[in-house]
Amino acid sequence: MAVNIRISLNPGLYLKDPQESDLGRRIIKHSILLLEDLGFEQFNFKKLAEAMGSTEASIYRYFENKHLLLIYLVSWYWEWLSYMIEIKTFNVEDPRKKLEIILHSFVSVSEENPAIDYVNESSLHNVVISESTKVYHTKEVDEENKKGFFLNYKNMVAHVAEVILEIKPDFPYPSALASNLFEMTNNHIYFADHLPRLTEIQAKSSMKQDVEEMLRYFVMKLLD
Amino acid sequence: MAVNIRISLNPGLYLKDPQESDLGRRIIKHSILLLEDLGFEQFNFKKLAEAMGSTEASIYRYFENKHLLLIYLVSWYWEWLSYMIEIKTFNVEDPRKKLEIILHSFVSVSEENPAIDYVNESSLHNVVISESTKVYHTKEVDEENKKGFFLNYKNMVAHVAEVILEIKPDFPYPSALASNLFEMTNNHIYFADHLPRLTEIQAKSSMKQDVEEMLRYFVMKLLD
DNA sequence: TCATATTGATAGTAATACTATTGGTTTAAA
DNA sequence: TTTAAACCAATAGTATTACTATCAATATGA
Repeated sequence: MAVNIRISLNPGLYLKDPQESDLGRRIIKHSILLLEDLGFEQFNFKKLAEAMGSTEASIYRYFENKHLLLIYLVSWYWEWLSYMIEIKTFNVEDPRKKLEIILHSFVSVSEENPAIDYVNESSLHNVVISESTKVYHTKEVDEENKKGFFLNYKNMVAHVAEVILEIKPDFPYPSALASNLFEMTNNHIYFADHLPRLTEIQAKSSMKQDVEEMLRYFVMKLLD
Repeated sequence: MAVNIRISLNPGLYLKDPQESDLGRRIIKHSILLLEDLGFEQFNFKKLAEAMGSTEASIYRYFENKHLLLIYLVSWYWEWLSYMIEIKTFNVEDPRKKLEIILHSFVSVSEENPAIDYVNESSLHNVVISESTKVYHTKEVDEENKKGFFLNYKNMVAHVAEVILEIKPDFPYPSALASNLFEMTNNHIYFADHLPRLTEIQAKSSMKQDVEEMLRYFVMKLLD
């Protein structure tokens, strides 16, 4: 069921479009798996080259450094999530129904929607959960924000904020709630696995449904 | 008004207690300022040594590496925040009043309570806002959690969760709400400054009051 | 088939993250 | 007052990381 849609990302993120060549697509594929495995700090281009049977120099022709590669992958997730939300809410009228679809997507989109054969969406979600806040918690954030590196995130939040306003037009914090729901999703999945005293969510098979239920509870209290 | 209370932190975080010597206290002082200035990625012990007029090797006698130093500083903040909350809520009966004090502390404790002369609390809060999630988003998180490196955070959250349950005994997510309120505080101060489309909070002089008001709004909706 | 682009292979540099050793100075104990 | 211990500065050195440069082989495409 792997259909090849194209995800369009800011060209400032790469030196050469990795979606355009076989080597580029292999970089995407293996960097996701290796980041999931090693974490961002232990990950480097030498190990990636080895893992995919290529060379460091070849990878540097696609990405300036591992930080920009991470932004590229996380932006991919943001954009792909936005796209899935768009499709799934396309003919839905009721904004409450739309928001439920959004919350379900935050939690589970990676498990239900194989989209591109060289991207393991489930692994990518794990990378987002563990590493994504590192993309904007740097000293270069303002500079990179000016270049539009975080547009995919901001647009996704803007869209969710609109749905929130459809539900409750006088809600004073639509964007803050939207970004918080997204961050909360990833945080509590992470906490359940690693710092369980920070959440009621437990690391068991129903974990993702439980997170979704919690998000719905928060939203219901805030928007009713 | 700088009184010298002692903050007690996990001895596994350091090789030699930095609070016990003049050099150690200068490491704490200057590492906060340099981290605020450079960010964690650009920060290293060589630059720190230069900034404080000492040597790299001397700093390594206190901390194994910059990651453990960061955990030390963030733990300091967590512990100091807990201590301030404890003092300020000591004789307060009404749990709603207690929670208001907690929210105010999340936002503004660093600006109102100079405690220790070699710690610039306001700079330390900036470091926490920009860098703190990096302390537990690593591949070593489980190992370090076992050693108790995040106890100060978990205990603080547990205390806030108790107050939440005093207000609403049947609230199903007290710990999740507590950790989320803390993370939200830091996130939205950061977003206001760097990614303003992700929040309604604006980077102006009343920013911190505005964040506090937002937290109170969320809490009110969730606990009423 | 000629020109161009792409990749692999190799080598090399500068910075980072440490470790080891020595020697001078302060402290504290005998 | 002497002596040992602890502490810190200074220096040097190593392994790894994060790149950059060059060149040759191969594939592509006009």
